Amino acid sequence: MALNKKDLFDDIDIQLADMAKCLSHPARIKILKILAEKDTCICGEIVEILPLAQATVSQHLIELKKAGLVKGSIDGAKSCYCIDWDNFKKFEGFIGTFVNHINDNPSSCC
Amino acid sequence: MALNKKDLFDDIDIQLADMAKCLSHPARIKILKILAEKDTCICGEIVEILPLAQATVSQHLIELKKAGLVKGSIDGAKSCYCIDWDNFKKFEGFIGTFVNHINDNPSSCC
DNA sequence: AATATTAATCGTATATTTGCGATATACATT
DNA sequence: AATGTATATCGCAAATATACGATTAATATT
Repeated sequence: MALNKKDLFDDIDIQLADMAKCLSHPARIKILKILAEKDTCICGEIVEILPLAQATVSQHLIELKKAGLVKGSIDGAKSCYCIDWDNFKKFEGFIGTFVNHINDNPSSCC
Repeated sequence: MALNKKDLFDDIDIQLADMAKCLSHPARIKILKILAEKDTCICGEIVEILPLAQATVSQHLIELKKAGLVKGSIDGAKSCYCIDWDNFKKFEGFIGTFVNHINDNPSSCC
């Protein structure tokens, strides 16, 4: 894109866009659902469920981690992931604020 | 990416991911906010506010339209856009269902 | 110690997204 | 009719995302 213009926008819009981007792949949606359902959340189990190679799942997990929606800890040779509830609440707040903002003035001219 | 694997996921996850993708750029977040705030919503006004070229803004508007979050009508030589409230409500519902699903079992093993 | 298992990382190929100038189209104004 | 205005579309370049095989690193098992 020649130059990245995203930085020119408001911080609050950039943050929401980043969160949305994190949810913009069905694999990552699915991973979050799996983590919410399971009590143990070993990386290998997720790999078995998803129709993707191990390397690819690992990448998605790392993206979720970078975005803060997920946190992980090492358990021997295995990796354990789970939802970062503090940040998930933050995400909820962000989405909520945005939706309220939009709904604030429900006019339609077309 | 060799092959597109997104189709292999559940419909419901694909739909949510698509909606999230639509919000994954600050320009599109900003456009939605502008449309919610203004009563008239001529394309040219949006172009003036955003730090992007006319062609680029047009593309973002069309993406929002394809996703259903925005609808447009032609007003002479100008184009008028506004939020598609029916679909925005649907979007709210989708996000809400997802968030509830995740929150349903707030366990943490790590 | 040698081997197996687990998961991150590297390198690479391809697909998609972002961005814009130039052009085309369609209406408005003179 | 000729010119101006507004916006969509085309064509292209650059950036980013997606995907995976191969390798690496680190722990676990034999």
